[in-house]
Amino acid sequence: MDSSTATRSIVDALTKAIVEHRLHPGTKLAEQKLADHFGVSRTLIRQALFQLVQKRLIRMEPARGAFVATPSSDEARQVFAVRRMVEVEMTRSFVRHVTPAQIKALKDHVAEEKAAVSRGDVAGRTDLLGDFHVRMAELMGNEVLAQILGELISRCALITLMYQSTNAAEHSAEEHAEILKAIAAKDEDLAVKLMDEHLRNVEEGLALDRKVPSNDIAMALA
Amino acid sequence: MDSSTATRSIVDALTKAIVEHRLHPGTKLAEQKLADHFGVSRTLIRQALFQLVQKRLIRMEPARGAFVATPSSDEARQVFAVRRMVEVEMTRSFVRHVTPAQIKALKDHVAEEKAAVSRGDVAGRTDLLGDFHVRMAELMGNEVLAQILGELISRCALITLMYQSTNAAEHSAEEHAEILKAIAAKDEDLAVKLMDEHLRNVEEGLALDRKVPSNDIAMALA
DNA sequence: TCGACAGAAATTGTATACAATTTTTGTATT
DNA sequence: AATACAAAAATTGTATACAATTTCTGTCGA
Repeated sequence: MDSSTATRSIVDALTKAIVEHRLHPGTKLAEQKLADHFGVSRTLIRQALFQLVQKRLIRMEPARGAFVATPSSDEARQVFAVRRMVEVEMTRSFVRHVTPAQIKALKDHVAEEKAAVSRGDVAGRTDLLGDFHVRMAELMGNEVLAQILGELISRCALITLMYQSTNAAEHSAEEHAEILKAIAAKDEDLAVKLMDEHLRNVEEGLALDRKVPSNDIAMALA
Repeated sequence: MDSSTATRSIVDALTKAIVEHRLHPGTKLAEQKLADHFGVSRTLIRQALFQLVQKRLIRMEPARGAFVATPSSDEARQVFAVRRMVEVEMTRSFVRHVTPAQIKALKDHVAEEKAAVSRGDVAGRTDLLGDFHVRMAELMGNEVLAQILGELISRCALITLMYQSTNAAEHSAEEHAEILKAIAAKDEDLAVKLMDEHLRNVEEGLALDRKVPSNDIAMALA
């Protein structure tokens, strides 16, 4: 009886599917179907769904079931506002205590990003672009920060899918490179400013004014 | 069939009990006992426990059960580091957009804090002191921020219980008053500085170097 | 007296059962 | 043809059942 590892792996699999856009916002997650798919009983599925509700990746409606979350534009703005709060100060702290090894780790990461971009690997690119921010937290040795940031970025994956307009994400890898350069130069204020601008750019690349974001037709009528 | 409201209320009740120190760090949470207490089946208890794991208020050990969390001093430091990151920038943003109504709301809150302090209401005081920070987030209209901050502060309640040394929390109400004064004066830099110092004071009032924090004897042997 | 060990009791992990609600389907009525 | 309605099917919410593991207890042996 492998303890709660089973539930955990279901949460991870569903999280991955949602973040990687294989499950679209508004999609119904029928418990029995998930149970069949994972080869377990609804009990475990239910435990997993409740955890995903807390991560704000799905919502559950009384007696109607679970659906992939459809974050409102208000929520999107709030998520980005929090990301700026956290990441601006994270960047400041990072610059102050940065080591050569950390710079190298981020440099390698940015190289991977650029490779994914130039080879046209959209899924891998999105993944890596988000990971850059989490990696910073991890390199600082702050797991609490890394976990919170990871959750915010998961939510951003959903938000991006719903409100994507321009492909402004194209520039992200370059912006990461510039942030890193400022960090390496230990230019605290510049690094902070670039991180703030970077996050604003990502947010502005979204159409947060739009009414119903394409996929949501079924939802809108329900 | 009241949907997941049942599970939600169990999560809330247990959260409250842990945050209010009625359940101590390391305490075992036997599922059947909780089920009997709440008058439900273990199924619902289990769903609630998994949610509390995600909130880091309990931990579950494979086949051994659930225990009230015993955050390490490292984790404690990380939680406070994140709080400083978030709240410093929250304060900055708050000052920039603050309205008279918001100032009044916080003023009322600080008055309640001082009342609780002077009447020696320890439980109410602790509660209100934490709420001051969440209230700021709520007044900003950022639910995402309020929720994340609320979770961080819940964890701080556990941390405080485990590592409390000096009763430095005595000064918190005064510090809140000073922060509020700076906010009302729209002195952004001062407000930010005071908030940062306030959080550092709270952290320094803890004995994060201590080995095993009193209550944890049972845990230490297990 | 202390520790090792076997069996019993209790506890966890998962599946299944069943009542309550929602969704679907088919039919009748206008 | 379109709508309203009723029965049927599917789905959710909760409890119970049962196997696997851990914890407790009492006995035996040194």
